[in-house]
Amino acid sequence: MEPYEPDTIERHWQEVWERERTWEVPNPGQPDFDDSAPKSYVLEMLPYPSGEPHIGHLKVYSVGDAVAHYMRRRGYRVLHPMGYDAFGLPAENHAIKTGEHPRASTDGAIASFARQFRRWGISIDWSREFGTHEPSYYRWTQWIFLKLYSRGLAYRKDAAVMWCPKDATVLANEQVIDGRCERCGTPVEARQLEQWFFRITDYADRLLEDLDCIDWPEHVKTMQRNWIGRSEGAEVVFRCEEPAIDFPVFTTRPDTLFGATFFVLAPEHPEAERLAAGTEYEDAVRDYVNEALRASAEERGAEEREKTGVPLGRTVVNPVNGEQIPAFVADYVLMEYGTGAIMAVPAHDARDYEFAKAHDLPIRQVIRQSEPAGEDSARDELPYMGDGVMVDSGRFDGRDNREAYEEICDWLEAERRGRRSIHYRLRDWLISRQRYWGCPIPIVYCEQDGAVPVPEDDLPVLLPDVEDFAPKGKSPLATAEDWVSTTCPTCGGPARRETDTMDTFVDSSWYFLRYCDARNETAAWDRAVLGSWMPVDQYIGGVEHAILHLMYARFFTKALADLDLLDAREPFESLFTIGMITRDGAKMSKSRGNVVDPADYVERFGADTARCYVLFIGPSDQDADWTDKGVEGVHRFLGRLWRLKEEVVERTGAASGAAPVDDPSSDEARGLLRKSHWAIDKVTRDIERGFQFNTAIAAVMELVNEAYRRKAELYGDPVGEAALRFATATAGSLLFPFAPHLGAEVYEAIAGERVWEEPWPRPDPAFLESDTFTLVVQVNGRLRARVEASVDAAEGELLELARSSDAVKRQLDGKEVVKEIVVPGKLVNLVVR
RNA sequence: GCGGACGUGGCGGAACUGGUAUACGCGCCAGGUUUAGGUCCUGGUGGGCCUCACGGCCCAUGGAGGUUCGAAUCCUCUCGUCCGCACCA
Repeated sequence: MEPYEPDTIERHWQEVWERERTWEVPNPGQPDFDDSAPKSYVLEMLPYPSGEPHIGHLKVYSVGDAVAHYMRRRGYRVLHPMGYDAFGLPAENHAIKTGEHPRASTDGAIASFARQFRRWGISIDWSREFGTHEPSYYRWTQWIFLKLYSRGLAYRKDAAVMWCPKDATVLANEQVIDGRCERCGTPVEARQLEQWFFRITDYADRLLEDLDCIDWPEHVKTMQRNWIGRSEGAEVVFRCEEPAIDFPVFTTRPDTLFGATFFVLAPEHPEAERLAAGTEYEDAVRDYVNEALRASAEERGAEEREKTGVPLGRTVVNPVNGEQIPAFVADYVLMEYGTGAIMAVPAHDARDYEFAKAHDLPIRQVIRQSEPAGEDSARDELPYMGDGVMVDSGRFDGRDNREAYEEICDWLEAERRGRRSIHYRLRDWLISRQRYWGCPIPIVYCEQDGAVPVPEDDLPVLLPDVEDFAPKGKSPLATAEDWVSTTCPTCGGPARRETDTMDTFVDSSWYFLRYCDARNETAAWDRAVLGSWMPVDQYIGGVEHAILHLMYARFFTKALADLDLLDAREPFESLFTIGMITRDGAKMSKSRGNVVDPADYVERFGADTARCYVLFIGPSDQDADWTDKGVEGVHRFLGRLWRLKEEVVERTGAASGAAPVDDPSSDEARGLLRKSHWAIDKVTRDIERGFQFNTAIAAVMELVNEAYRRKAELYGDPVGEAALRFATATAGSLLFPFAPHLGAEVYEAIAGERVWEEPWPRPDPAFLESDTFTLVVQVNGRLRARVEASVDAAEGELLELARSSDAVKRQLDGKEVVKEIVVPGKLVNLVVR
């Protein structure tokens, strides 16, 4: 008997798959295209190539590969591609430190990743592989930019932007976490710069609504909804008479307008200083504004911060009652949201309440929880944010606030003092980066014609080589004078190229489209080919991309559909998020020194063990803790299956088939066949029911254990041996999606066939059903006995059987049975008194 | 503060629509093969109590109530852990 040597068998099968290009799948119009088969696009999020793949990659691709294998054997033509998200900061920072060109380090990392993925035996169609840094890819990234530009969905604007002083680049809103740079943790600063944006806010409503029609985890949808942050309300104009300025404010509570007792501007509000000019507060306002602007976003966002602010020395008019209310500037009002000005209703808003208390301002309750019973009825505790009856609200007194809401809006619109309005938290997507290692923006600037798009035929705008990658507040590309200096496509005069590059999230917002037609040299994709694959049926990846990547990719898909370039409405029909693998309960990190390198385990135990273990450790969508003992356990199991196969081949012959047995002659054979069909059924259901690979693998373990226990009795009997062969081959077949090499090896050794060419097995119902079952007998809901009963026994018979058990008799002794519950096929419960 | 997820043996975790709690694996214990050990094979293993034994009884799914013939599962309250978002008007 040969020992289990994963290295040998894994290399053998990898060579077969490589040589025969087993996992390549043709597009429509290509040879061997099978249009009778339904399609399935199985995609894992593309890796960012840096160093070597880590344990998270092993988990994501093990899950994805299991899905891909399963779908293929269910008769689907499966697209399962791979590529690399190759532009970006880490490679550039590495270049700044070492001088090594980002292209060199990136290509090195890609080679490592490609080698590892092959060593893991992941079933990828390698003919579609690409990196987003290749001109043959980013040419089309630029083309998409131009398409968006042509629709006004890409635009340039001078804007206050978030700037990371350490990385010396602008950041997207989404990349600022608690006022700090997402990457390096440096507090961000505000800067005014000309920047490129994508108009994602045009799609806010559709991005929100269409969440209802995709099969994504609820928590991911919730995060996206919160991020879009739609709120309905009204914009109401508060007029200042001296100087004469109209201030629109956004409120979700126009029903509390009568309770507005003051008015507040954000320090960044362009009119703040002008308003205070000429009043006794002029200097105080200027000082306050300067102080607020200097304070970092982090300081301003700090929790439990006192509500500071200063008067502007002016009043504005509350349009509903003509009241003059005092105006303030205070930094608890944010310029980024709404209009940068608010009406303050201290009785019904916690923040306004705090400010009013701190500055001794009037608080007027205009909504009561219930109708006041009398003069001295208990007052509601303020601030009161709930609904109720309006008071002190002129002609609305006594009305329900929800009902009056609409009338107040109608009145505002009729009087032209405001209008219904919807605001979003979502901002347009800032895509300019003052960085080298990214996709150049295909725009040139001409004295005469301004910003001019590079003609499609001139794409790609190649990323030039430069000497110095270090950012200096403007893009390193600015130093490539030969490249920057060009001619205007419109007038032919001198022009200069845009030197910013695109955010790398742009690259990864459409890569799943390119896979469909990756070798197309004349177009980003052929629409018919794209239509034959899109949308992605199963997307798999980490939850850390729940907002950014997934929102951007959805936006691109919708925008490109509107440009009539594709037909999909959503890119990812179904999403599965992978839980993190921890070590000793903590996130793996170099500083903790608890990093598990998948390569070590693949070398020691083989890829099958490593892959099976990450699937067996627990439900794939949950976090799981890595233990070496657990890996050994899985390895032991694979060795057990290997030895079973060796022994069965030795004693019953090699590769002579593993036909199902339908008329077993012995109880031993029947028992093993029952277990085999049970396992087929269980594994199939576990995969179908939300990828429960941990219990699926456990079922194969049970099958192998059963074969071990019964095998001694089965040798010598032809039917018994056939049952044993079937069980062993079935174990290999069921394990194949998780441990493809061993699965293929075992199946071929017994059945003489290639398991991936075999359809996914179906359980034989004759072996799933049984003539008898274990009847559970309860007395007062407590388990008292188990008896074998015939499946077609009538209720009366079951009751009789239940009562005949000694243990039950003892329980019934001297008591009266007041109720009998019979669940056919399951249990009998006798209620006694 | 708001929103979401989750609490089950010594450990990772099972339990489909309320119906045998603890599958499978780790660990531990015992036996067997080989024997120097490991590997490998078989069996046992939630806690407590009674019994020479067969067997039996009681208690256990974070805690407290409730619904039900029957609750890990449903409801109410509560404690704890983790993850989002957070001065969003």
